Amino acid sequence: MDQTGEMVNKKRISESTIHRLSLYFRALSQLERENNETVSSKELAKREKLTPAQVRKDLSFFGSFGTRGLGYPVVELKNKIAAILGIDRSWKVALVGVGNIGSALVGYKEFTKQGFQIVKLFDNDQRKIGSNHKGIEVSDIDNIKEELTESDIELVILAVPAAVAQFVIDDVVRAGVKAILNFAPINLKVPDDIYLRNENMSMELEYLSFAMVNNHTPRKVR
Amino acid sequence: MDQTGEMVNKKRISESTIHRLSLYFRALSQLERENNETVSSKELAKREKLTPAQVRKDLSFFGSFGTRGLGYPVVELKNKIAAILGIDRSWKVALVGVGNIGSALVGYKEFTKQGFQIVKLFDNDQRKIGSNHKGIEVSDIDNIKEELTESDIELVILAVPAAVAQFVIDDVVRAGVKAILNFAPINLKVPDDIYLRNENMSMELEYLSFAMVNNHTPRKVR
DNA sequence: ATAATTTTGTGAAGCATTTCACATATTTGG
DNA sequence: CCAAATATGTGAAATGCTTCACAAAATTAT
Repeated sequence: MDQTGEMVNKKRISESTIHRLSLYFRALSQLERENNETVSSKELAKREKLTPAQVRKDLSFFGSFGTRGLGYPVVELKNKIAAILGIDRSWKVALVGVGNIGSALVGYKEFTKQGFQIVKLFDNDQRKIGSNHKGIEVSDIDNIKEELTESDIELVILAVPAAVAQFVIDDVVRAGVKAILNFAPINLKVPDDIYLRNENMSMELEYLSFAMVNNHTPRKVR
Repeated sequence: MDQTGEMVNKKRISESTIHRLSLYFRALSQLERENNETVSSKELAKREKLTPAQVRKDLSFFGSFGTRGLGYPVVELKNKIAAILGIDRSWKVALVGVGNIGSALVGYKEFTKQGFQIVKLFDNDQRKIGSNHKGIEVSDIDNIKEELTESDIELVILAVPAAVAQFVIDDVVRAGVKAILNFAPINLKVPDDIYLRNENMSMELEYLSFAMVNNHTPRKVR
């Protein structure tokens, strides 16, 4: 921020940096459980298979959080990163598609831990509608636009078959939701102001397959 | 290859390129279903939100598959990419941890479609051991080293709690498995010759959260 | 048959990201 | 209190990745 309070010179933060913040957050949570007061960029890097320079550079985009000669204060840095990532609050999430993948995600503890609370479920299967998953009743997907519009849900996870994903996402967008995580293996079209991310679980398996078949040397983990 | 028959000058193919090959494969499968004989880099790019130059450059690392003025032959290119990715064959996969995420993965059709066949399940829960999931009996995780060693399984998916993931992966590595896909949110230590990839589903949610809180402009999907 | 059009394949240029290296600040040890 | 050690923060260099731009090749239209 400059004197006017405006965020000036907001350097374009790379996607990789953001993903690494998630890793730092995870490592810091562990360091906190181990009762460490401080941590050096060296140790933090080691815990996530990165380089110390990378850690320092990443953090430097957001401020200077460390003390020379000492390192970073674990809890404080963890909280700072949480604030940067926006996980210092809770997010209400709707999950669409209570099938194979969907039902797994309803009970996925990591989401809850990071503040993502699944509070609404949708499906189109009459046998599922009205049923209860982990304490949440499944709503009819036909009402999704209305129900999402009326709710304070800001984030939607899509776990429906690829064949219907575009129709569903259109409704979700019409309901005013701005952030969507898609598990269907298809490239969905959304307006420019929607944040859409894809989770493609086969991709990493394919990477492993490629690596094995080609004796691919760089094995840096993601 | 040079005169000695050694693969020389094997350009380091980037991780991003490999991931995009997965996207091309997906798009080409769709184009095949739509009965397209050929496809241009422009169209292929459009279908996966990339640039035509990117598509051509990626493919050029592996050969020249197209015809100037015409484009790429859909089926042929699809097969070539499958061969590059090593998914022109089937892979026998073991899944460890038949819990929340694990059970979802057993029935995940995308894996099967790409040739990844889950043929063995392991868990440490007595109630699960011996039970049947999608036609596969759950084995006792205590025997994992022996059972994997005796099998022809080359790929393991880890879907166990973070707290035990390191112990389990140690056994998997001792059994001679060289490629592992880990779903536990923890950085696992493995020898240098093991291919380990991590699937961290919270990461993309955190990216969405970051984007929303910071009005992050670049919304290129992954 | 020829011209106009399309589209690939690829060096080179342009950008972006990572790593280096070091001045600076702080702590620790004697 | 001073010297040695530690560790950050950051420009600059190095590396890596993407886009540009165009010659070459093939197709399509006339």
